Amino acid sequence: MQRYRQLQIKLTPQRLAILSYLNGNKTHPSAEDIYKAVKKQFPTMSFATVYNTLEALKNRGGVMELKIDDKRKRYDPDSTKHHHFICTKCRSIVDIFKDYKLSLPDELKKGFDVTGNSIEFYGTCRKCKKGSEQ
Amino acid sequence: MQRYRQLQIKLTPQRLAILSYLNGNKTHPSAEDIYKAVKKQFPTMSFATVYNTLEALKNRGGVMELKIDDKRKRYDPDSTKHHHFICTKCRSIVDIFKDYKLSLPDELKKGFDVTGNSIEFYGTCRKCKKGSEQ
DNA sequence: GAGTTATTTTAGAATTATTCTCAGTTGATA
DNA sequence: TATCAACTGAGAATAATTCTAAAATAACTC
Ligand SMILES: [Mn+2]
Ligand SMILES: [Mn+2]
Ligand SMILES: [Zn+2]
Ligand SMILES: [Zn+2]
Repeated sequence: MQRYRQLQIKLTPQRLAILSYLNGNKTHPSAEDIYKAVKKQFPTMSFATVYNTLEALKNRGGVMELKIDDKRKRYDPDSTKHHHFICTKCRSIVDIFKDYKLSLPDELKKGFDVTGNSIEFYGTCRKCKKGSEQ
Repeated sequence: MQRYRQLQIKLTPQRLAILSYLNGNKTHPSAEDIYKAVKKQFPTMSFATVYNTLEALKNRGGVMELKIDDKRKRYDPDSTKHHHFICTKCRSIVDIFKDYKLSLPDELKKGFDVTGNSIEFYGTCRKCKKGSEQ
């Protein structure tokens, strides 16, 4: 809990609740998911607080913003390098920990300064596969 | 021009203008980019027509929807398999044609049905690199 | 512990991208 | 040339996110 102190943000009860919800969370929740979960403990919690906190965390590397879902942003408290599998049916997002060491040949990167990459694998998750079977 | 006929959509002047704007376009435009460009020829063009046409094209593989930009959807008339480089400063998106043959080990994909993948390379484009130099 | 203050919270309004509505129009087919 | 399902377009509706500003408070100082 006290490792949140290193984030250099004012530790309010609302923020601690958000951090606690995010800690170890592998569901890649949306802002609304977070809002709903934390509102149970803090009925006065507002969306602005969720977004403000996510913004503060983002700036400090405490959370990553995923652009994977076309409807809403998703947040990932694990900011170590990894990739994702996305189920196109239920929108669930699953971590893929594997370093692919992708290199971009000079003739393709024409002067770009490449600082990173991320891979998205698409398909159907096990649950949705089962569900669609006859 | 007549190859648009194979798309099986009613060919209206508005749609032809959109198709002509998209044809060979490598800028990965947003709906607004398309709207603004086509409105020059069709002052009565509406956003609904742009979105309707993009939806029809999407369903027929005539255009791909990119979730790369966190502000708005981007559209790619090239639906052949390729990846992208995204400049985090100016948001420009550049095609990367290279087949990386990414395989997902069984122990990682746990029953998923993986149908495809896409890679995003991040960094600074040549123009933005120059611009930020002293 | 009390005082100070910059930061944060919150309800609600504002913004923005996208989707919807529906009345009028039109491309495609026969 | 007549028919009609599909399309257009102005504007309204929706939904995610951001903004506003007044009240509250964490953290720092004494
Ligand atoms: Mn993840
Ligand atoms: Mn492309
Ligand atoms: Zn699924
Ligand atoms: Zn750039």
